[in-house]
Amino acid sequence: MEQFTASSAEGEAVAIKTFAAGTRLIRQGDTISHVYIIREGITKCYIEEDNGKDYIFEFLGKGEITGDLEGIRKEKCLCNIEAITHVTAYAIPHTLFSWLLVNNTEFNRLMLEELVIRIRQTCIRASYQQLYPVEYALLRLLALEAEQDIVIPKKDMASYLGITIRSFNRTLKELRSKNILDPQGMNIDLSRKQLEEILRRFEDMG
Amino acid sequence: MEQFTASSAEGEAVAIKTFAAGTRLIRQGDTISHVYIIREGITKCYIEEDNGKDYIFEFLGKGEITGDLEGIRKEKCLCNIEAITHVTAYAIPHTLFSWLLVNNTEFNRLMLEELVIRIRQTCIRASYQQLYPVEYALLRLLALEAEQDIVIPKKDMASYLGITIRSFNRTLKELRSKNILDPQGMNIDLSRKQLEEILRRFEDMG
DNA sequence: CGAAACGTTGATCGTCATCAATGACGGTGG
DNA sequence: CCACCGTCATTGATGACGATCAACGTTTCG
Repeated sequence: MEQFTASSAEGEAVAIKTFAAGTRLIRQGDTISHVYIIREGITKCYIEEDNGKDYIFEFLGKGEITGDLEGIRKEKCLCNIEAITHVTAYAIPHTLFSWLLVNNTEFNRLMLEELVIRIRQTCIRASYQQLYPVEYALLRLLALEAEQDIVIPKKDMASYLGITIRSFNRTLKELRSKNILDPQGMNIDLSRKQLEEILRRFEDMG
Repeated sequence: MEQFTASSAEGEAVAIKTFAAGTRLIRQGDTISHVYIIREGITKCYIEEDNGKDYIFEFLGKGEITGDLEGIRKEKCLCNIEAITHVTAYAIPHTLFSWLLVNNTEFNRLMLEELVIRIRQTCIRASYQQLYPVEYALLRLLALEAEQDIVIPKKDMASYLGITIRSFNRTLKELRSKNILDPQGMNIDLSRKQLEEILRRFEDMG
C-alpha cells in the first residue's frame, strides 16, 4: 500500500484502523468516505431486513476489500460489515481510491478482477441455495470453512444459509446421523473424494 | 461503438450479430472470444444444473453487456445466454474489449459501474429470495416486468424464481385470490402505492 | 476460609403441530 | 397436443414449548 500512498496526487495517507470483535466497519445506509482492505481478522457482510432477520452474503478475510462498491458508485452502503474477530484494516480515503482507479492500471485491473470474482461467487451460490436443500448448502459452507481454516460462529453460519439456529442445529444432526459429520462437533468426517461424491449425489437428484 | 472501433490499436471491427429466439449467444463452459452488447431484444442468463434444473440470474435487454466477466478474467463461461426474443447484438472481439478497458478511461468507468450494479442487484435479490416466500419474489418480478414493459415467458419466470411452472401457476392463483393480480392474466391490479404497501407487509412479518 | 448448594443464563435437543412448496395423476378446454 | 388446474399425499423447513446440561457467579453453612 505504501507505494500507492506515495504516488497519490492527493497525498492523503492510508491509515490502519482496528476494530474490536462485534463492532462495525460499515453500517447499512451510511455514506462512507473510506474503502477498507482487511489486514487481519474476519468480517461478515450482511443485510438487515426489515423483519429483523439478517442475511450474510459473504465473509471477508485477509486481503479482501470492502466499501469498494460505494467507492465506485457514490451510493449508500448496501450492507453492514461487522468484525467477527478482532480486525485491523487499511482505511483508504475515497479520493485516493478514485485516483488509483484512474491512474494506476494495475490497481484498476485488480479491482475489475475482484468484482468479477464476486459476481461469479454470488451467482453460483444463489443458484445452489435456490435449487438444493439446506443440507447441501450447509455442507458446502462447512467444506469452505475447513478449507480456509477459519472459524465462524454458528449464528453467522445460520444467517449465511438464511435459516435460524434451531434449523441449523437440526440440519447438523441430520448430517451426523448420516455419518457425514463427526459425531460431536461439526467437522467433516470424510475424505475430499467422499465429500465430492456426496455433493454430486445431491446434484443428480431431480 | 464506431468511435471505439476506429481508435482500436487492433483495428478489429465490431460486428452486429443476430440471433433467432431460442438460440444461444453463449454456452456454459465455452471459451469465448467476444463480448456482446445487446442492441435489440431480450436474453436470459442462466445456469444449467446437473439435475437438469435451470436457474436464471437475470434478463438482459437493450444496452446491457454479457461475456464481460469472461472477457476480464479468461475463464470458461459461467452461464448460458439465450435469446428470448429475436436479438441483435454488437459482438466485440476480446482483443478490442481489453484494449478499451486499458486505454479508454470512460469505457473502463462504465464497466466498473456496470459490475457494481450487477453485484448490488444480485445481492439484494439473493437476500429476499432467501428470506421471503415465493409469493413475494413473484410479485417483485411482475412489478419489474410491468415497469420495464417487457414480456417474459412463464417458464422463464419460473426458472428465475427457482420453481416449477406448476408451482408458478399455483402462486399466481394465490395472488389472484387475494385480488392482487387481475382475475385472468398476470397483471398487477394495484396502484404503485398499494403494491408497496403489500410488499411492506411481507417484509414486516417475522 | 472453603466446599457444597443454589440460581441464572445460554446453548442444545426432543417432540408435536404447522406451513410452504412440491410431485404425481388425472381431467378439462383450447 | 399442450397449457392449465383440482386434488391428495408428501417433503422440507419452521415455530413453539419444555427438558436438559454445562458454565459461572453467588450464597450459605460447617
